[in-house]
Amino acid sequence: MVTSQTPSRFDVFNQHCPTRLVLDRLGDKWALLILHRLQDGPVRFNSLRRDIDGLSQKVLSQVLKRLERDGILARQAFPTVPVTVEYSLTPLGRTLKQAVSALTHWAEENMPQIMAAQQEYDGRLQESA
Amino acid sequence: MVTSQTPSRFDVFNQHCPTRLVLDRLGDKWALLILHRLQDGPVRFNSLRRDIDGLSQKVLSQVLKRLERDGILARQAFPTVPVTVEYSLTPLGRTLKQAVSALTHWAEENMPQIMAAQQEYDGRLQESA
DNA sequence: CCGAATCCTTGACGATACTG
DNA sequence: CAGTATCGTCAAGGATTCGG
Repeated sequence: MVTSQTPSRFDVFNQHCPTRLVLDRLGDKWALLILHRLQDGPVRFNSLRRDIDGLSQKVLSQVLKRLERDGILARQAFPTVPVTVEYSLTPLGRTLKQAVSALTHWAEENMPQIMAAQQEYDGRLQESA
Repeated sequence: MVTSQTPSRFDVFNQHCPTRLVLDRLGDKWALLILHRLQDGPVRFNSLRRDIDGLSQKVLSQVLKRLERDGILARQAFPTVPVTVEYSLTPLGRTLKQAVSALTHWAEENMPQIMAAQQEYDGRLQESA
């Protein structure tokens, strides 16, 4: 098995666009949820799995491995009887979390405006029907 | 044709998590590229299509329509002989663009660290093989 | 020129089963 | 407990065609 990493969904833009860098790491369904869940300290594998509803072990381990490879989070295994593994944010991961917070803020503040815009947009569709 | 909008890729979290709100709008391949392309003024449909390599008309019109519905960008059609359509950022869209810039900044500053982390990670894989 | 409609491929994700 | 391996599903997106 060759350990070639996910070529991600991009071909051309990956290297050129820094925004892509972020999106390719956080754009999936779960990465942000995981980051959010880790911000208050280390969390174990199955704890994450339980807390995030609908997330399968397969995908969880995939995302964790990718984020660990990127240096965004750290994995520590304890040689207890059944193995214990904790995941935590690295300093790099914490700065990322902060940057994401800016967007979260935007979303919270502008959610109403977006809803309103949608209402109006759908309304205009009605009258032209 | 029912005008039900994309239920997006989420079931549970959509309403609860504001981060989702952003990601569901910008998480696809192209939205960010389009936003970036529009920041300096109105751009025409085919101009966007040409400038963003690999983007099909179908997907372009989909994304444009969605962003227009969200009030992030505006569409203006001129009744010229072959129709002319311009897309531009709304005020709301501009604030979003600013918020995104925070992430872009993070990416630019930390790209080297990520690359380094990947190198080290892959290196550790080698020696354990 | 600006799209909408259709078909098809691909890859992300879920479910399940199995290992250390 | 913490994963890996395999399979099937499903929707995003590319290619193409047609309409206003």
